Amino acid sequence: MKLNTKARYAVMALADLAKFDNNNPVSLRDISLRQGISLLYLEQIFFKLKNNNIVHSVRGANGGYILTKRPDQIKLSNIFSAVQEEVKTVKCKKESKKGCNGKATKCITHNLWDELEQHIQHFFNEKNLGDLIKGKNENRI
Amino acid sequence: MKLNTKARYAVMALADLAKFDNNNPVSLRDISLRQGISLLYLEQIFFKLKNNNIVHSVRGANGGYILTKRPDQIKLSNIFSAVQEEVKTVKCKKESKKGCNGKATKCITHNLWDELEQHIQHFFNEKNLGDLIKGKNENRI
DNA sequence: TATAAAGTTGACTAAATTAGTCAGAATTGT
DNA sequence: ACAATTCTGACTAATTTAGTCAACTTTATA
Repeated sequence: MKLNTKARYAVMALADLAKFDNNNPVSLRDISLRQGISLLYLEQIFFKLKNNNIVHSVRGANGGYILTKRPDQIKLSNIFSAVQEEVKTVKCKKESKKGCNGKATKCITHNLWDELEQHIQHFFNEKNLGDLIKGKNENRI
Repeated sequence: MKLNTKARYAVMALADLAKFDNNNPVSLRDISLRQGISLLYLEQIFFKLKNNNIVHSVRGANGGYILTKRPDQIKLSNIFSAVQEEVKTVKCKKESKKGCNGKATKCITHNLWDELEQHIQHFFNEKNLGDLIKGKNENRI
């Protein structure tokens, strides 16, 4: 049960963006320096975030990225789906008619994995970017 | 965010064991056939489950495995730790003194990942094997 | 006592995924 | 002009996953 770096970095970078945004675009270079994430990797991540309308870009010198909405209106689940981070517990859902592993009935643990997925999804739906930057006074990078 | 097959199979196999146990050892061959999990892979998994005292073994013909405790006393978290499935959201915990990524302060999202881990751990601590086999009347494999 | 069923255990491996890097183009402020 | 910045597909090394293989030991039972 592991969160991949793409999703983690996306949240870190957007929290940074939300925190340092003064209505001016924030460059990936700055985010890269502050968060210690490779610039080239950030480019990949923001490409997806842009296409999924989480941020919009300003090209050219002094350019960068700006959040499309207020931080408290951007759920973590929005960010995760943008970078294709899925909560996957079991593969037997797609061939739904046939049940699990091609068998006629559902496997014993089928409901369990469903519950687990929902449990995690719930967490991501309840948290938003705004929650992360509330404690601006706490001296965090 | 993905659950690996080792952990998933371990839970499936133990649920099967709990369900078909009549105080007799259950062979991996039977579990393999019922659950559609490779016998050789099950051997690997049960090797760990045995060493972590989740099951004990009866060798020889008519042998197999038996749960060491009642199903309702075996938490999913016990099973997961036995097969070394960890809930990992972030790596910056080990070098705890230095903070995240070797920086002096904690990263913005540090608390978030902690909460996420706890949220998931909580699920695994609350569920036990007994919960999975309650609906024996539901015709599941 | 021969045999078959079953667990024991370390070593190995193909495939997939992850976590990036590289390269070069396009855009825009100064 | 040129420097800063985004844009985007292609590529890759390392790691992890999801197993398989092989050879062994133990024990029930015919």
